Amino acid sequence: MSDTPERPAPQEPTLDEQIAAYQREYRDLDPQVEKVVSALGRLNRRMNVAYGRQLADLGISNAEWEVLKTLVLSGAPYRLGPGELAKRLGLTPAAMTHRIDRMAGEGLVTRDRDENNRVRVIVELTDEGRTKWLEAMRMATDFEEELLQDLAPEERVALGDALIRLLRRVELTQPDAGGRLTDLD
Amino acid sequence: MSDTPERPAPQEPTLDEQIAAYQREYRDLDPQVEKVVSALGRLNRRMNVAYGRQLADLGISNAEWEVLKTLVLSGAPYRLGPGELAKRLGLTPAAMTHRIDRMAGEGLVTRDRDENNRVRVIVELTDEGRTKWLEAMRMATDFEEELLQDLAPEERVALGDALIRLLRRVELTQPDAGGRLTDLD
DNA sequence: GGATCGAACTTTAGGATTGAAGTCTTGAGG
DNA sequence: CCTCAAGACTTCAATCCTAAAGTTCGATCC
Repeated sequence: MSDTPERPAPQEPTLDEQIAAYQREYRDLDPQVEKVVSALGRLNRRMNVAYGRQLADLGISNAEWEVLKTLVLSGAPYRLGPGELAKRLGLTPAAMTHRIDRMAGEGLVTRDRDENNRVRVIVELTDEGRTKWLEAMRMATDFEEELLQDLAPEERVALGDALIRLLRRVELTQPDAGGRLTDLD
Repeated sequence: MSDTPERPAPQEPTLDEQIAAYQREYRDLDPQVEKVVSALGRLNRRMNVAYGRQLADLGISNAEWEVLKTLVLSGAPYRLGPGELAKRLGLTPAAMTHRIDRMAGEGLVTRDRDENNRVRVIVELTDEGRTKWLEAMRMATDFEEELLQDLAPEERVALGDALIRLLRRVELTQPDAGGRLTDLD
């Protein structure tokens, strides 16, 4: 015995299958709500995987891209301290130290002491870092445009509005409190 | 001198501010698209933080909750092998081994060799594990209901449909290929 | 002006995850 | 039977992150 027909690939069940399974185990579940929440979770996971792959092709990690984005968003001259970066990225300063080490080693940023206040450190984007950001940005926007291609302009607006209302609600309910990233999915 | 007014808290900029900053640095950016994508990312991050906090109050981690969910969704008798669990959770078998160790130590699951095929291992939900899952499930559904309270029923459906179309698109574009979770945000 | 408190990083120890190597059983041949 | 290959976990080394000490510099208070 022991055939174990070897299912083609267990994989994740369909969203509808998953919701049906939940309803079997937990009677008072609102399928509409669950659908939205599960779709959000899955979509995000898939998107992160997709970004990760494409960024890897450019030679940078998702984590590095976050840092590049944050520096660029801070505006010229693209400088921030490790502590500020950590706060904006939702990381501990310790983690920031290490990331900056690596990125400085790769030439994406420079790390120097602030001459006016030698306790502070200034992380600055290099030209190479800015170039990498630009490449990644092009890649990302292409991907995002492709992702939304099935939605008409007014659907996009409606979707954005709905998401922002959810965001506002969660910010209201969960007073942030620092905003450490805990886990995934 | 040296007032450093101590900004109330640097924090993340507003979504609109962030998009404006992007447009300054990258001319051909579609604000509508960016709004949707950024809102998705932020919403997910906030939600994970929120889940993490509430699960911590129950004494389990986000990671443990994922395992409990997967076992329950598999249906009675709530048994799966480590490899199968790893596949469904998008983890490596090595990581699964460790998680199961911990959860077995906490009494949430049992881990036994399969008597019919002694290479295999069977992870089974304990009553305590099932109870924890139920508590977490109640907590999660309450939170989710609260999250969506501002959306009328038909808006919820529309949102769910839009998300599913995006999900379908990303699954089509990104053939999964195993589905390892790469990074966060 | 020196001691002290506080701010901004860095270092250290520990947990989690990945990829690769290792172990143990099952099943197919010879 | 014995050997050998494949499958299912587990163990090992390396990476990244968090939390909790350090370190170092600056500012305030006698």
